Amino acid sequence: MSTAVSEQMPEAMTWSTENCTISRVMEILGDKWTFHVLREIFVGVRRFEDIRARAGIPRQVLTERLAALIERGLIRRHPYRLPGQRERSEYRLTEAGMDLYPVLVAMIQWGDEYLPLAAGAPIEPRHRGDCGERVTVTMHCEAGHEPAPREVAFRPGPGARRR
Amino acid sequence: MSTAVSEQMPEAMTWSTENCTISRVMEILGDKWTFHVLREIFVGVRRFEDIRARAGIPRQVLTERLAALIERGLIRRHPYRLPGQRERSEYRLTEAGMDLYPVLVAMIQWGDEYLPLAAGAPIEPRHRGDCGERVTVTMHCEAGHEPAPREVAFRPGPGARRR
DNA sequence: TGGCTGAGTCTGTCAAGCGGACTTATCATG
DNA sequence: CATGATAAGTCCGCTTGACAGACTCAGCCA
Repeated sequence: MSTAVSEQMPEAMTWSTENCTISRVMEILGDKWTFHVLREIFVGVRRFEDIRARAGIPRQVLTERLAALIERGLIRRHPYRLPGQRERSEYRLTEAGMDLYPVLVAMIQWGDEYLPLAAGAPIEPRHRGDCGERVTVTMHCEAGHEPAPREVAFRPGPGARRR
Repeated sequence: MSTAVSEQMPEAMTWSTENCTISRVMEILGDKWTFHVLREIFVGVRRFEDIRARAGIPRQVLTERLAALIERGLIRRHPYRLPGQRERSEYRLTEAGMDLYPVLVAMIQWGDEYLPLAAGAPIEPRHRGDCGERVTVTMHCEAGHEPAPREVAFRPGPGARRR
């Protein structure tokens, strides 16, 4: 294929895309509702009916998404019983789920910059406890630099496959 | 509503969710294909047919997604003409699109940890140029700490609305 | 006993995704 | 000039998934 390009032939074209990490992550997170569900759980809303009502998700869809997130190991059921009530379920983040924090923070950071509200940020990631300061994510390389976006590039790693 | 909870009533329940930054970001990025499209453009694959074939997107969907991304200002058309060929279009990241780098890097980082491939990472963010080192994202607060996920919490910001 | 509530399940409708065929514009070749 | 190739779409019909609204079920409570 003579896919010549203005500057140079994109190296990426020679690598397979099937096993790309982003694809595999998006298989879990890449739909309209999953992030909404996670957001609710992240902010501490853990019960089916509360999540459904706040996020406006159809019941059936919520049932299905929670099941998928449990199966993928991002959340787990946590049965509990209040005095004088029957047992119910909460959904809580597992370690894997918790580790999505940087992703959510990065998204919020981007959203606050490019889709700002006049009133200011509706939600802020903060360091718990005494510190209480605002949390952001930054990119940095192993040499200690903090490259701007333009200075970063995706390269094939050891698991890349030729096409 | 007596939404008592094991530990305490989640404060988040008292805040509206409508204008949440994550929702607004997900309106742009939150579907099965958009991230795949962005990934291709990020790695340097910029032409309709190349994107379509590599990501396996139905043509119609790709047309629609590219238009949406352009309208949202994440990418722009870049007409060009190779000698002896007619004019074609490439799709390139705008500044806003570029600034999604931390989001993508965070996702890759998570995926490589929780959905690892035996062969290793298929794609690696790296500092361009001489440095060439691997790039990661980290969370840190304004006081300079690097809180673990468990030490971060989402709090309502100035733009939060009561329900 | 009947009612309330949380957490679903069932059902029919409608929009979206999908694969495959068709279209259009431009260049290259014979 | 006619023919063919190619990039970037459109068009079409089928199927899948989202959706709203009604129904179910279990346990507590009056």
